[in-house]
Parts: sequence; C-alpha cells; structure tokens
Amino acid sequence: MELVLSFTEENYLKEIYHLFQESNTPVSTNAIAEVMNTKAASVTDMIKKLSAKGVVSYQKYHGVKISDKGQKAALQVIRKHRLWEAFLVDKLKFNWDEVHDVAEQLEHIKSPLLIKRLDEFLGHPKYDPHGDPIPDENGEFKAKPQAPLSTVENGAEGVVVSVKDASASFLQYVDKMGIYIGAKIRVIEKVEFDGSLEILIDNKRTVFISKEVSENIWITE
Amino acid sequence: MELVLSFTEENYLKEIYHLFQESNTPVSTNAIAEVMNTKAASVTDMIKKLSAKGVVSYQKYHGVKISDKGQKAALQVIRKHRLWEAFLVDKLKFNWDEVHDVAEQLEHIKSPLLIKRLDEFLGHPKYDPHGDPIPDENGEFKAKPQAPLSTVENGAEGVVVSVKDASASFLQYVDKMGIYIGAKIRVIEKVEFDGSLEILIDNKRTVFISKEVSENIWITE
DNA sequence: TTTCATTTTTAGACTAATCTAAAAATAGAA
DNA sequence: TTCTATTTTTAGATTAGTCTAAAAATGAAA
Ligand SMILES: [Mn+2]
Ligand SMILES: [Mn+2]
Ligand SMILES: [Mn+2]
Ligand SMILES: [Mn+2]
Repeated sequence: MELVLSFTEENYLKEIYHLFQESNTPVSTNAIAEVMNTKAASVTDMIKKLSAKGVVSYQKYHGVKISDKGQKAALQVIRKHRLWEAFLVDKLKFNWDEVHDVAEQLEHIKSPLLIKRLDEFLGHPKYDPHGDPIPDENGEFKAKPQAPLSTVENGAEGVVVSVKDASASFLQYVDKMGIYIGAKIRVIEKVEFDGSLEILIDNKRTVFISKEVSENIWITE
Repeated sequence: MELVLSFTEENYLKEIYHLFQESNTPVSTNAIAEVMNTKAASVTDMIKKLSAKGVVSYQKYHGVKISDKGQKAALQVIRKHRLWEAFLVDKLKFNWDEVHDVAEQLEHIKSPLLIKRLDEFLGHPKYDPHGDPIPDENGEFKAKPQAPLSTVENGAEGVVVSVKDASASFLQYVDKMGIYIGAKIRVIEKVEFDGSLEILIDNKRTVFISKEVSENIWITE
C-alpha cells in the first residue's frame, strides 16, 4: 500500500497543491492545464489517475481537492525542491535566478537518505533562496508574516521577505533594481491609475516598479 | 543538430559503451538485453533509435558498435555518475555501498552548470569511491594500471585500486573482509581447484575469498 | 426557465518504452 | 553443404502521457 508517484504525477500534484492553497476551493481543470502547460483533456486523464491513488478527490465537472495524503506527498516534493535550491545557491554558488529549472529536475530524485543528509549538510535551512519556507520531514513549515508590496499603504516600510516568481527574467530584473531578500523598502508613492510604485531601497536608491512586479515582492507587515 | 537523449537512451548507451570497451567487438542484442534487464525485442527497437541519432552503428543481425559521438555522450553520463558518487561519499557521508542507485538517478540531471560547479566544489576529483576514473569535460581520463586479484601470481603484492562490482551486497562483503581502496594485499595461496585465494590484508589479517570476488578486486601491478 | 457561451469530458490517435509470440537469419555441427 | 539450435527481428499489444476534435454538462444572462 505504499504510495508511488511518477515524475509527471508529482508535478501535477505539486501544482494542484499550490492552486488549492491559493483559493481553498476546488481547483478547475483549466487552471491546472494553464500552470502545467497542457490541455484540459490531458488534465482530466491525469486527475483520474491521481484520484485513483487517493491523493486528490474529484467530482466530475466540479474540480479537484487535494487530500491529506496528497498534501503530505506534495509537501515532500516541495521540500526537496527548496532544499536543492538552497544547496545550489549556498554550496555551488548559483545565482537565485539559475536554480529553479535544475531544482525542477532534482526534486524527483527518490532517496530518503539523500534528503536527510542534504538537509543536515545544509544545516537544516528554514528558507530557500527566494524566501519560501522549507517544509520539514513531517511537512511542517512556518512562513514569515508578509504581504505583497502591491497591497501596502503609501509611506509603508518593510523588509523583503520573499519573491513569488522564480523565473530567471523576473529575478534578473529584481537584481537590476537592487532588490534582494532582506532589502529595506519604503513606498514613496503609489500611482492610483496603474498601481505602479515608487519605492526607496535601503534608504539609498529610488526606483519605479509596475503593479505586476510589486505583486511578486513580499515584505514584512 | 543538437544531440538530445532520453533518460532511457542514456542508460542504453552507457551500457553499450561498457560492453564495447570490454570486447572491442560489436555488442550483441542479447548482451545488451542482459545488462539492461529487458528483452531482446526491446533492445532491437532501441538500437534503431540510437542508430538514427548517430550514437551507434548497427548492422542487422550483427550487433552494434558505439560511434565517436556516442562515446562522447556515454562518457559524459559516466562523468556525472561518478562525480555524484564522489559527492555523496565525500560531502554527504554515504558509504560506498549506498551511492550507486542514487547516482543512477542523478546522472540524468541535465545542467552543464551544475556539473561544472559540482566538479569544482569537489576539487576536480580524479576517481570515484570505487576507484573508477572520472572523465573530464572532454571525456578524457586515466585509469591507474591495475589487474584483477584473480590473475596475479602466488606471493604477489599490491594495493587495491578499484572494485568492479558496485552492488551493495558485494561492497558490504568487501567491507566485512577488511578490504578497501588503498588496502595492501598479498596473495598467500591460490587454490588451483576453484581459483579461490588466501590473502593477507595490510600485513595483519588473513582471509579467504572466492574466485568470483577476486575477479572484482583490482590491485596495482 | 430557457438559451447559449464556456468549461469539461470523451473519443480516438500518437509517441516512447516495454512485452510475448512468431518468423527470419545466422553460424556451427554433422 | 545441409541441418538445426540459437539469436535476432518483426508483428501486434500494452501503458503512460500527450494531443485534437467532438460531445456533454454547467451556469449565468436574458
Ligand atoms: Mn523553484
Ligand atoms: Mn524557490
Ligand atoms: Mn556506480
Ligand atoms: Mn562507482
């Protein structure tokens, strides 16, 4: 009765976990197709397989919910992804924009001993290079209280805690702006019209960022 | 025109490389089936694919030879396998009998930067935990001159350079006998009847090993 | 409460990797 | 040189994951 998921099943489950976390309501077939870069028909097939394995519950035409069993499995994949990202940055001197694609591969390596030892080798890190929390062996984690820059008030101040887009293009842009995990940000002005922001970084540099960018940079409350 | 091999194609090619090295004659379908734990019919199918990609040359009914292109590709997989084994032992404190299965997975991770950095992180190791040489980025490597214990004369002496079986059961047995890479071995007596050996390890301990075991332990000449 | 745009599922095909069973080719013994 | 045991290939299925096109269900507007 041991749960074994394929490479592909793990990827679907991980995305379903994230989507379910965001809304706490059943996840639609189309939403999954979107993030997985596949077609709705493929998603329907996969959902049936995941449902048969008990990691999601599925009501035809009404989307999927992740089960406790599925949640546990998803969190172990996420744990591996983030531990590997930490390894790549801390030990192999990768930049934070170079790690995601490699971690997408490494997260599927099956070896409990490897993850245990990697975690020890890294000193049990609590956060990955993007500020995301690393679940422990039981799937437990604690995210720092945080809010997207896009929702804070004029004049508000905080420290960058995490970034929510791991794409190389986004992270390289963030680098160029002088923004990093731990940077001190003050919102100078929020433009009503388009939601763009003028911000002061580390009391030194003023930059303008779009609403879209500000939604992906989260600071302490 | 860039060569892309699937996970499975890489595994076939690696084994074809090893088999071709051993004999320097065309490798038979059955020989491949044996080491790949598949059936001859599956091998024939795969050989056609590898041939279409130019990594092997194939004469129907007369076996396959690996091409230069194939050799290069195989050596890069072998390089990754051995680098990961070195990482697991040197950094994550794995025993030498615990690394092979994990390395079988890790060797397929696609990221030139990862391998470059891993190699640097490990200090450009020349040999893996089993004494096998690690090819460099150009596929070049130098194995130490060595011969299997089974072929040396009575009274011969040497230092263990490598072991040729990476299975956990073999390596654990080798451990128990007190044999390791670097151990000094003297052949006390070779039994004509079954080829078994009585050997002295590090001038301290005398043990008996079968012919089969002695074929997998290689010492300096 | 009916209509219809949108979403979801089904049907049928395709590719990669595998299998079994049968046919074909090879090579060594007679 | 012929026979035949063995090896190899082909034929036809199967499974996982994907697709397109068509059918079915949903739900919100009229
Ligand atoms: Mn990531
Ligand atoms: Mn991350
Ligand atoms: Mn190995
Ligand atoms: Mn090895």
